[in-house]
Amino acid sequence: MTGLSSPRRSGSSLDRMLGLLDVFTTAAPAWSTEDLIRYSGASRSTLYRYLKALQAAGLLSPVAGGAWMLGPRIIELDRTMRLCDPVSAGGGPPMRRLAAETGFSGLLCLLFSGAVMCVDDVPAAGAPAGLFSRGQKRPLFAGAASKVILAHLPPHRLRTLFVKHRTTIAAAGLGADWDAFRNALRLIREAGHCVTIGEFQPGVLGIAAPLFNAQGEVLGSLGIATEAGRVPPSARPALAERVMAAAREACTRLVEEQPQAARPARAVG
Amino acid sequence: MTGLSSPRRSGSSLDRMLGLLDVFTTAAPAWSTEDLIRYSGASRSTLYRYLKALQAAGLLSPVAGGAWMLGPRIIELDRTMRLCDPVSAGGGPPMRRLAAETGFSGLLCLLFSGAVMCVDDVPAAGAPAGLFSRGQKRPLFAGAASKVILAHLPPHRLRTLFVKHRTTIAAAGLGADWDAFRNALRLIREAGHCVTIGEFQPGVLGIAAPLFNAQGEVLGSLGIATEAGRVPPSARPALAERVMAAAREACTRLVEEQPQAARPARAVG
DNA sequence: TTGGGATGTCCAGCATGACGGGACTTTCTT
DNA sequence: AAGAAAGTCCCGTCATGCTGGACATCCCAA
Repeated sequence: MTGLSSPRRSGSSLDRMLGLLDVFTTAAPAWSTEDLIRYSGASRSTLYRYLKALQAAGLLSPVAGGAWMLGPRIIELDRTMRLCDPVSAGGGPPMRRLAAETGFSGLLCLLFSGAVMCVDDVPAAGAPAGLFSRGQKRPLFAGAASKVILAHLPPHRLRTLFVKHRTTIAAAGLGADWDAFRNALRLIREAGHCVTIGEFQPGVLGIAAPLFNAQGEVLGSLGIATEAGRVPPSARPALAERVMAAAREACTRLVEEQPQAARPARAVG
Repeated sequence: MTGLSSPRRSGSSLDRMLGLLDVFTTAAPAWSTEDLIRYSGASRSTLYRYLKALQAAGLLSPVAGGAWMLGPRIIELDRTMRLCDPVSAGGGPPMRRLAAETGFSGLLCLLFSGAVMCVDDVPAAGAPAGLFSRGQKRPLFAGAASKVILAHLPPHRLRTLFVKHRTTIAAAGLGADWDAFRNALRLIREAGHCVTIGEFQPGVLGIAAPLFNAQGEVLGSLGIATEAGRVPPSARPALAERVMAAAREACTRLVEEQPQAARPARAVG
């Protein structure tokens, strides 16, 4: 601790302003101006300037008691993303049908530059609410939905990812050296799907297949999830086939609609 | 059109950076760096600085072809809002039941400082997809869902709103002077609901009732919508009763859960 | 309605850090 | 592996973001 005279002040003013958004969480959805000043370490004037800019953009909104909460523009931007997203549009119907037919939870994930995100889901009847849901971030190296995406990234990206995350990759059982890593991914690629148990949520079995655009680039994945005990090993291959079939249908649909937005993430990791 | 009157260099750097988000729309979901430079009028260095800050915050994400799209943080923040929002949590189930029982579309609106937003909806079978949906902004002075909220704002807010928007208010048929305005709202308040036809979408009839927190402050509204022809005037009072009953149930639920986030917007308008 | 406290805005001088042009590096494509 | 595209770094300059305090406005309770 260097004393509380110049606390956090890291990054540019742009970063500091955007950093304010990070304090708004489900645990603490509303912040008083005073607490924000204390937290940010900025002066009163400066903080008000940030708040004004964020309010003008609609990212924050004033609520009773001199407090602030996340603003309407976020919901609006999310809608824009939903309407543009070929994975949601093309994958939704097959995913819903797959979930209905199998009785398991369905989920649709999208690869971004910095994260794999769940963008749509069908919770199975009786599954804990909010187990998966739109807006949940997922690790790149764990869980079927992420691994099956990873396996289809172009080689030069995998190279960069490997040198940057080699310990994480080894810990995830994807190989301790480059050859083992490449090989593990090749196996997933050849299978056309990925099955994992308890990697993202304990005791949960996941099966996922990749989603491609017209150029054959991975955009995301379509999968199902359930308690591992409900699917005996013997039943898994047939289930994987159904997931892959749904994913193929999703690809067909997604290529037809919204081609201009079917762009894969770049600079992944 | 005044030609190239794009918003060049207005406001602070904070405003200019956040203004970049506005160009990402359903019509133009992906922008190349070059186009963003041209559009914003900033220098290459400056624009890259903005992009870097927005990317670090996750609001923008790089995609193939040197382009940018809206980023994963938006979906994540939307999820935070959804999970915190007492109106969605408390109003969802009654709204869904009401929609199922009546066969009409259901919608749930939330009042923000700068806007009334639809935060949840059930499209009726056969209704045009996306007629209403989460993330759609609505005018404050038109449509049952908005008007019924307006009617329950505290007097001093109405005063400010009236002087600021008197022409809009008069055009919306809510009264040309302060007394007429107060009176129009009092009638809505006494009825406990509001019925409108074709104010937000042509030919669409809407019925909405207000949602309050434990302190009796308006947070939003719960309503239904359908083609006006499907509901003869004689059937409307009974329907309004059902909407109000659903809204009452929503209030009960909403007061029980998430009390810390049940704060009304302030500085409305 | 009226007051008083809380909440938010405005101001002006100072110094920081945002700006812009260009060189350099990394990443992507072929 | 090479060429092209995309993104980063650097640094001198000066616009503008920062600060503290005075002022205005809003909001709640009598």
